[in-house]
This record gives sequence, structure tokens and C-alpha cells, in this order.
Amino acid sequence: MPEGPEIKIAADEIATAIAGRVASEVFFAFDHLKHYQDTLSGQTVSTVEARAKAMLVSFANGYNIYSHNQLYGIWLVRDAYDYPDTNRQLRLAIHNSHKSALLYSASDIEVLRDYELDTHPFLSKLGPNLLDDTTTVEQVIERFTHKRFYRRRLTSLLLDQQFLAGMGNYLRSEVLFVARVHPSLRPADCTAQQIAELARAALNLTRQSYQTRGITNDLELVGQLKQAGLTRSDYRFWVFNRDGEPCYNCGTQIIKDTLSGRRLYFCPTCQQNM
DNA sequence: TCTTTATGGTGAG
DNA sequence: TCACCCTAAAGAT
Repeated sequence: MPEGPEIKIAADEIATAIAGRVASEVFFAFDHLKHYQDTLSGQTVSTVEARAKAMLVSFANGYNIYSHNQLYGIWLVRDAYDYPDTNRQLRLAIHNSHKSALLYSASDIEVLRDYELDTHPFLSKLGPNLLDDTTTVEQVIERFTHKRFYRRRLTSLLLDQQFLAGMGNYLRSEVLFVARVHPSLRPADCTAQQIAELARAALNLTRQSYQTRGITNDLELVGQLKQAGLTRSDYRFWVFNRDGEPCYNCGTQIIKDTLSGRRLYFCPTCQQNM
């Protein structure tokens, strides 16, 4: 179940295993991709990178494997041909002489030529990547105030990869909480300070989640909560998955709401600027 | 064994 | 906003 940080963590692990090495064998489970096995086997993997929540494995001969895990795909890295014991369906395998990068369950896999990347319907429309070091707070603020996004609801914007790339459903709730902004607002309803807080939170929380493997709560507080014996699922988030629990900031019960099928959590006391 | 849910995304209206 | 696509695990029966 991946958002930007989880995919980038996976990309790092896959890159260590296969980037810069010859892929001795590439396997595709889907019939319509089988003919690419010969095209890619024996080629050098040049780079492995996360593009928002998609993975892009690039080969030296100008071909790329694009994949998107949606809610259920999962990458595993093992010693070469050392398959895990699982009921999941193997969809893609990239082997070299010492490691295998294995993609299970994913249904969205494509092979693209270099020149097709710029026009790809998902990749070409991505907004600034929150996990890209060159993305700045100023750039994100500019995004919030851009005519194209200014009057849309924050709840919709924060999940839109064309607005900012890499955020998902847990980060949405966490960003709104840390910025102390009520979920019903639009950028146009916010003060300049609130916009700045949203931009900082979007960048900081996404990056912290990448560095801590998924923790968006304040790290000092996390240390105290660990001491008190709380488990990861209890201290990991400020509000996400914590409905009915006391807010870590003010003690008010966290509220859960469902908007177009996606869960949203917030503190009615800390985020009451409607 | 059936139904629901999930850290995702698209397209119709 | 909703229906739908996709797969696997959890929950309900």
C-alpha cells in the first residue's frame, strides 16, 4: 500500500540490486509484454527511479519498464532466483547474477521507449515531485495559488498527482493537521500564512516519511510515546487511523470522515478555520 | 465462503 | 461525485 515515500524507498532498494548491472534475464507474466523479454534480457539497467507513485526502470538500449502498484502491488528484492513463499502472482522479474527484483500483484505494467516518456498519460502530467530535492517551498506555494488550482477543494487537490506528485491518502490527513487547516477549505479561503504552512507541511511530512519509513508524527513525541510502550500503529500518525483517539496536540477526539470513498481524519479543535 | 476494505487512478456526467 | 478497474487480505456470516 504505497504513497510516494514508500515507492521511493523501494526504488532505492531496487537500484542497489540492479542499477548499473546487466539484467541477465527479464520476465513478464503478461502475454502482451512477453515479446519484450528478448529486447531487455542481456541489457544494462541504467537507472531505477520513483516518479510519484510509479516506478521507472530504464535500460541502456532506450527502453523503460513503467509500473504502478496501485493499492496492492509490491516489489521484493531477493538473492538471484530466490523466490519468496507467497500466494501472490509474480508479474515482473529482473534478474542479474546476484539479485532478483520481483514485482508481485501489480496490474499496471508497460514497456516504453525513451521518446514516449514525455507524452505518457500519467508521467507527463505529474506536478512537482515532493521528494525531488530541487522542489522548494516557494514552488509549492506557487502551486497552491496557481489559477488552475486556487479554487479547488484541498481534499481533492492533495490527492491529485497533477497538482503535487507523491502525496496520498495518509499524507493528505497529516498535512492538513500539521498546517492546522480545516479539510473543507480551498486555497482561495486560506490566509497567506495557511498556504505557507500547507506548503511546508506537504514537503516536510513527505520527506520525513521517506526518511523514517512512514512516520509523520513529531519525532520527539514519537520517542516519548515509544518510551510509554505504544506500538508503531499508535505513534506513527498525528491523526490518520486515529478516529475516536485523543488528539496529540489538544486531546480532542479525532474525527473520521469519508469523501468520495477515501477516508479523511482531522481534529475538530486544531483545524476549525472553516 | 461471501463481502468489505485498502497508503491508487480513470473517466463519465 | 460516482461507478468502475485492479488484487489481496481482513472481516463478516
